[in-house]
Amino acid sequence: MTSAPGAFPSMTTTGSAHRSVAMRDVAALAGVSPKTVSNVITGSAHVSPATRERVTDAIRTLDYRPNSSARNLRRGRTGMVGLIVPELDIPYFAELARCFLEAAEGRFTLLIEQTLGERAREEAVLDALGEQVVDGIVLSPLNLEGAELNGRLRGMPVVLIGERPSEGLNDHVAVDNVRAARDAVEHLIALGRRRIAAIGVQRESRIGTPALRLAGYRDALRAAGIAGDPALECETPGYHRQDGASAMAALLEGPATVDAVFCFNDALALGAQRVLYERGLRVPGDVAVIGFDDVDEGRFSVPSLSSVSPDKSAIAEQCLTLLQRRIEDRSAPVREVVIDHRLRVRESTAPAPHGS
Amino acid sequence: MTSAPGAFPSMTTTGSAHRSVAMRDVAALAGVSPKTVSNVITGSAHVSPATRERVTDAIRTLDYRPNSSARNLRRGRTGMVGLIVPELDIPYFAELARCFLEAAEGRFTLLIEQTLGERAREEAVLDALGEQVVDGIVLSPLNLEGAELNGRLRGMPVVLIGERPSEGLNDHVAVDNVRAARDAVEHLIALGRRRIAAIGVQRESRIGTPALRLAGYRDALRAAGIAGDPALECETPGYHRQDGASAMAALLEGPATVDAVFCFNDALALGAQRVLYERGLRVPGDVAVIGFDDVDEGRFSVPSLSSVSPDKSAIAEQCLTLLQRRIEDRSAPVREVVIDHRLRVRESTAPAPHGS
DNA sequence: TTGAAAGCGCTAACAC
DNA sequence: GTGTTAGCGCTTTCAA
Repeated sequence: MTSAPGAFPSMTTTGSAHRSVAMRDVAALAGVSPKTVSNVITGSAHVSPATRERVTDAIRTLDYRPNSSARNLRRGRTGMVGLIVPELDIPYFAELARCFLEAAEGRFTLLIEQTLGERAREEAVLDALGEQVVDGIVLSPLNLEGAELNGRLRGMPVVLIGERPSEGLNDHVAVDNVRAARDAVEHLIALGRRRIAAIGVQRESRIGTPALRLAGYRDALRAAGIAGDPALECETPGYHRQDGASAMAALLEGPATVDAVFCFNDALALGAQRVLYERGLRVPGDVAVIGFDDVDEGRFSVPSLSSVSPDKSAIAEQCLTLLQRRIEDRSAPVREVVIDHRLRVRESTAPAPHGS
Repeated sequence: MTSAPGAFPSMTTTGSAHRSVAMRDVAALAGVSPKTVSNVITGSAHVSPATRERVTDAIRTLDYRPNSSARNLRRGRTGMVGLIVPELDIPYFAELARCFLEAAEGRFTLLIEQTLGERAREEAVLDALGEQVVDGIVLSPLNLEGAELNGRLRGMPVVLIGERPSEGLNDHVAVDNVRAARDAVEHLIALGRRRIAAIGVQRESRIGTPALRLAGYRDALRAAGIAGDPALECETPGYHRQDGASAMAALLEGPATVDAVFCFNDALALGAQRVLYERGLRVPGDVAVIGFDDVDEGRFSVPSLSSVSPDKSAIAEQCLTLLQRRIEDRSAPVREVVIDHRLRVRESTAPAPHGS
């Protein structure tokens, strides 16, 4: 639509002029001051209908687009927030990212970054976003915590997600991980299982999500009077399907017997199920499997996967609400929001061995 | 680290001052001009070691971070590029997004947006990014095409992905969709299948990916002397697992017989496999299934999913390279890059009914 | 090698 | 309701 003034809209001309139309050009054409153009665009002051029309006409004629760098510089805000997740191709984070993109619509522009679970990258991403490109950050931290994290952030507004609030320093949104893990394992126990493995343990992380889910797992066993067995607590380097498959294979090749597995996320669980299938073991007949996250994939897997289901849309919504508040008032009291979860029971823990 | 000048770096003070340190503050502390500080940071001119040291010391002392809005305004570029995909929770796009994030590292900051396949949102996203927030766009278009698309873009550099270049107007990166689809169907034919369905047809789209894959499907049938059957060409509203499941169910409930299915993406295929399982049909014994995209999920599904595998990292790499070139020279000749693909044969099309 | 001055395009503050 | 002025923080001339 880049066309000569007054011309009928024609095809885009290749190689358009380099200097773009600025507000002053619009003002000149409309015969008003830049301030008035600004008022029309932002709607921040009353403009007479006649003036408004002249301005909007000029905007259309010149095909004017405001320059967001200039606006951001002047306003001191960018309207962008960062969403920093470990890995975007872990289904949970992909689904979460979608929820965030939807929740951010009309409020923020979302900048998605991934840390790949590496500490160095986690630091690098925080440093990069620190250059006043975003007004705040939603962070799913894997390595940084507490005072160290806050040092890196240098006062940047942040909402933590999926981790226990380290010393109440930051706003925080998560499900009750201990309780949710306990719910999952109690469900397995109610099925009559006693040799219940946990896949996804990460001993490196003392305060993170894996530690909380492990705690919930142990709580449930203890409450049922089942002796814990270290051989059933399986560590994994990551949270991908392959990690679950490797852990399951190792478990089956070891001496311990297993009749159920609680996996710390669905990807691990689906990897585990694959290995059980390859070994000719039946799910849930021989081994019941439950995951965590309730990703879409688990509704269609064979067998379909039971899982702890956090309200992902609520997580996104709450995070952005908390972040907005924190951006507007950095001294607001630190808040912690607990997100509802529920258990989705599907075939992988169905009472009957092969029910649908 | 916001602390009094000269003070030893201390813990972050909560509620730091609002005005951030600017380059002039650093210059003042180092006893140089802002220009010299700028030179140190950008490395664009030679600075004497002594001066450089004084400046870097001052930067550290004040914990100075450059303001990217100001820099962008001055430079006329933002260093950001937009990646616009239909839906981030379709596994293919999640994996692709990860590849893009990795390929962009150190070159661009990536802004990911999704269109949800809706035309209005596709337009809205392009308009929003048009406000000079990104230097260019990688777009996976579903609705806009050709001259209409270019009108919306208003000269913004763009690389299209996954679609046939409409009239050679834009740079473009994709696998040879017709050929790849044909490869997949020929593989099914080589297995001895004759009643081969296609799932994922979208008649709305005449030039898009679905149309190309349909063309390849028909080519393969024709070349093998197999009569096409409109009843085997199944439309789906979207490209999620549920869409594949619904299409497969409809197919099985219809009068046509089926012994193989070519799905236009893996999510559709996994949905279809789920329904086949529920109906007690064996894959590949009764119905062979092949998908497109080679997502990680298909390596772990039961049965594992045969698929056409595009080189996703290469797609990301090529897109960003083309985009960079286009940003630097808007009148560069339009280029089209074809990405390699290969067939991954897994259990869902294994010759033996239940081989691993 | 470094400094001074100007200005990127916008909006906040204050006139009128 | 609208205009004028100034300046956000940086980098790019042009001089020294």
